[in-house]
Amino acid sequence: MSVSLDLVFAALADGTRRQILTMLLEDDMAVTDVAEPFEMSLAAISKHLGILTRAGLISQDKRGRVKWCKLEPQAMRDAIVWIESFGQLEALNLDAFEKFLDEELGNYPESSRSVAAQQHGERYDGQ
Amino acid sequence: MSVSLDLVFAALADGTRRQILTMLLEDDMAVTDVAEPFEMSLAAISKHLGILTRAGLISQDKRGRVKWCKLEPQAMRDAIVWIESFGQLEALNLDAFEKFLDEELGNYPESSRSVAAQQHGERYDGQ
DNA sequence: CTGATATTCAACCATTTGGTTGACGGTTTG
DNA sequence: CAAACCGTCAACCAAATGGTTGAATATCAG
Repeated sequence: MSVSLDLVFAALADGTRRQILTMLLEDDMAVTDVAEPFEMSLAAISKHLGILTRAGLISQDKRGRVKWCKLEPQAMRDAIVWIESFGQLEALNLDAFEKFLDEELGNYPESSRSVAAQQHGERYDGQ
Repeated sequence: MSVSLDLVFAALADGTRRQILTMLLEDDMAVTDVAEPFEMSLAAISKHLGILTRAGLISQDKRGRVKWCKLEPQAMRDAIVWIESFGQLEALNLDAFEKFLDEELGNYPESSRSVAAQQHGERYDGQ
């Protein structure tokens, strides 16, 4: 559905880019200065900055021969909204499940707990 | 740094997978039922579920010939923590900037604070 | 046992990603 | 003007992604 959400999450799915965003939290920076702490080439950092820009997470402003990179935290709001609404729905769901247990199964903790235990048990046997 | 954060964000960077997660919010589902609303093959959905599983966002529990998919919202906490701590740092930064404005533009001119404010303020006139 | 159902595996394909290197176009600076 | 600097572009590479199809593996039902 939402293409921009794809781009934002994809941009965040890389440690180098997350580190760049953290650096930009302190200060606007030139491309060369962004690249300095990393061990990869300047061209690679330039690509990362392009990905961050296309995702809307930063903006780049060229003044003279220097291109300043500026954080655009607004763009992260889409991701935050999605994740948090997700969390809210989950909370509602757990509420509903608790209500269901309380009202539908009454005060019989053994039977209700055995159902829940069966559903929640035996994870991570896959690998 | 954090590999799992890479995996979580990468898993979230696909609309199909986000839709699957939303579906699983309502109920645990079998793989075939997960695949039903999508127009791609069952094998493709199976791969998506594998990616979600490796990211820790869901778990898969095989009972008989049916593999039940269950949301594991715990894994999303890493992503939430990262994004929100990011937001907090931004808020702290804005706080510092507000302080700078308050103290620099006239209210309580204290010499020891003005030195710190000058250091903070320099990043905003960085051409 | 036979057949249907549920799911994955294996091979393949096109596209994207993350990296490299070298050359190139603007912009200062000496 | 000439040289140094800032950053991107182009071509290339290896690996991953997202999808397909067809065969394979379990499990259930009759």
